[in-house]
Amino acid sequence: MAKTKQRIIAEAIRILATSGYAQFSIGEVATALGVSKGVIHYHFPEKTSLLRAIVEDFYQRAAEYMGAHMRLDTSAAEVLRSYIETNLTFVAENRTAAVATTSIILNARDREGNPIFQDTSGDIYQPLIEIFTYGQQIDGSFRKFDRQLMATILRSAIDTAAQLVLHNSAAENAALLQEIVTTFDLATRRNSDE
Amino acid sequence: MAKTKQRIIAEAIRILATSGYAQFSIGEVATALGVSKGVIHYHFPEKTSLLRAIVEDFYQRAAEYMGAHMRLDTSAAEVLRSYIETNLTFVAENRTAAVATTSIILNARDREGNPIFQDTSGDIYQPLIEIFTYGQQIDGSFRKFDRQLMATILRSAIDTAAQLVLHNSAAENAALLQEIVTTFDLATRRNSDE
Amino acid sequence: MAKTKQRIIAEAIRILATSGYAQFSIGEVATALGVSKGVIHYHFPEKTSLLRAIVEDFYQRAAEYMGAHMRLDTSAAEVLRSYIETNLTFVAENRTAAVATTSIILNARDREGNPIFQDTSGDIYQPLIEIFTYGQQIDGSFRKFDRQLMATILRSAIDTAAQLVLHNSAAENAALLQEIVTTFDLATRRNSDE
Amino acid sequence: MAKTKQRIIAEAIRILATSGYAQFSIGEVATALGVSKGVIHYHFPEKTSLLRAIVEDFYQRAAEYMGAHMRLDTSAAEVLRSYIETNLTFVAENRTAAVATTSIILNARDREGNPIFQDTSGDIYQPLIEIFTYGQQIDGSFRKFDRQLMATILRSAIDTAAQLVLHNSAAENAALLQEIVTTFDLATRRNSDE
DNA sequence: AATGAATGAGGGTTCATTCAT
DNA sequence: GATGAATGAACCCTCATTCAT
Repeated sequence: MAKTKQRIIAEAIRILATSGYAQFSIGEVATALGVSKGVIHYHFPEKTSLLRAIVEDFYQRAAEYMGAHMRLDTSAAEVLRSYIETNLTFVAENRTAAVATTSIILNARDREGNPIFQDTSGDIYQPLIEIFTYGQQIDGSFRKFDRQLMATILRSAIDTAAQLVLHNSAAENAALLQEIVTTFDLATRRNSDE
Repeated sequence: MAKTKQRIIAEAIRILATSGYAQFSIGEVATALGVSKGVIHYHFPEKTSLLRAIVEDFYQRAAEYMGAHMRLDTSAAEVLRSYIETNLTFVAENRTAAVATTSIILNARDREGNPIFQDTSGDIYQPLIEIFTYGQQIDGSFRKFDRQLMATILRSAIDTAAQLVLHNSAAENAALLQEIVTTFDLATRRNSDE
Repeated sequence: MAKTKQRIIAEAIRILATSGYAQFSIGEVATALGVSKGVIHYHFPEKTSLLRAIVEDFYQRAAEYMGAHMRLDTSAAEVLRSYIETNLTFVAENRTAAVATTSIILNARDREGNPIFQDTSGDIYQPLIEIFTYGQQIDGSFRKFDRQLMATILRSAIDTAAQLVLHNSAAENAALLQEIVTTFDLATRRNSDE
Repeated sequence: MAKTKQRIIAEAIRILATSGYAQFSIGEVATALGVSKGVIHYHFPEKTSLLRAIVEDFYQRAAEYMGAHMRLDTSAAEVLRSYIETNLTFVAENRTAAVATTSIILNARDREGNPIFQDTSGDIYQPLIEIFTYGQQIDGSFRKFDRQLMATILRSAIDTAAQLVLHNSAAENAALLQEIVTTFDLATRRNSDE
């Protein structure tokens, strides 16, 4: 059974979200699980492996969730709205993992000081860019804007909302979600009189 | 002369922006400056003092810059535009300090794991909220929206832009600035036919 | 095997007795044992833990020795004599540990400057006070005197003797022991013509 | 004026008595006096010089006090009593200095780990030994005992009493004094029927 | 799979001491 | 006499990693 591996990941996420990246240590995970440090290294030979597992686990589950819940059979504006809603819902339901993943991505560096998990490929922005392209070029939902830039701004808003979501009630989160949806709807849609 | 103190702050900012918070160490600053570790502790008895000096220095200079350059004698929508422009200009001209400050705020914790520099008062959002209030209640520039929430989203967009700005040419940054201004102009302004 | 732990304690005692509390360092213990500093911290996470182990080890062995060797089935005066003899014999046979323990108790402080190992309960004086009480109230061996005070003076004499014992020959120590026994016999016993 | 020098000594004594030898630092003295560390080093080029000044100051004042207050024109037993009384009175009136001096003597070592201020000459014991010699050989006040040993025990009792005296009321100290006097009177005097 | 022991590098901090002003 | 700046060594402690069992 690879049960231990999952327990390690879960505990590491919890500690990362609680204590922050700089304070995060293998030893703390081991202690919290009541096992020896060696166990962690058995499953994750290097600290980076564990961090990578957390990040990949989060993105994989996010992708699965998006695939399962996002509405695609409609206008670009509606798809965008669904993207934001689904995204924020997932984050709200996976708050600690989201926080942990963010802190890893922002902080993890190799020995030379270069970010390890920063997305240089722009893969995260791909779905958004596709939606924008469709809305601008095919169904005319959207006005003209720099797609890469808008994708970046939107993602940062979503990620920031993830932090807020941590301390909010369910009702507050619903309001938050609506406000963000509206904001980016207004910011992107074609002006009626154009 | 308090020259060394300023050199320490400058070097610490450079290293923080380059290597990230978790890798940042007093020793690295000392080595980079060609002085002994003791010197750093002479000027900043604890690591936290140095971090605090960086953060406060940045915010003070930001406030001065804003005070000197922001236009206030016009409509709320224009003031908002000026706020974003001035803000991003300052960040663009102080990129490393901005990145360093952000990484400190996100990562610095005390021994119990609680964030040290996170703004709990909401002071950073105050100017934006005032602009929003004016635009919503006095001159009618803005539509109805949650001011606190919009302030949070806008600030996150600005801070994210700071990261982008680091790797951009001047021309790209100008475009970036315009796009953000337009986005939040659309997102906030009262619909013409309302 | 917990062999290393015992070797650390033994070496720490030797160094403490030789170099004194203020000069005592974890690093010196590690070097003397030919191991890395980390090993010490593995077995004793904080310096205080090591100091505590030394003190407790000494007191435990002292209590065992006293329990095994002290004569109790006789007059209070004889019991007192036996107490002093047994005590000094144990100290003579554990000279370095005695010196080390004393230096820890006198010098170890917490961050606020308060002594850590100083006995505030007065437990060390309890056996002596019981002997004195018996001799004063039951079998009449002793004259009237302040029991707590006499116990304190006697203990200080014994502890001081421990220091002397370090540099003496066996013969000298035997004489020393006899002199102390006689001194406190005279100081405590009931005057014949009373 | 050498006023500063005296202020440094006084403050150092206070800190030593409060915080203990191991925690004692030049910097703390400077801070407490509101001067720079350099000042201390101007007056006492090495830390050891300051410690030496404290010890010598104490012993000199003690010698002066003893010379001024001790009764010498009587039997050895009476002189001994006077010695103890005068000694303890001085200590009671100079508690912090006594504690500071003791901690210096017990702890200060040179770089090789050898005690710096430990009295190897036995000078401290000289007055007592003279009293004992007189009482044993001239006026017959005292029984036979090892003079050096008795001097050592008596001094340790007096030094221990100094610690007690720190936390006592005046009345308690008077009782303490009487008890010690009586104890050593009984321990040393010739048995009436010998 | 898991443990316990050990390593070794590095980090923050303290502190006596030096020295130019 | 006094200050402030700087040094450099030592110290306690943390931690990722290795390895025999």
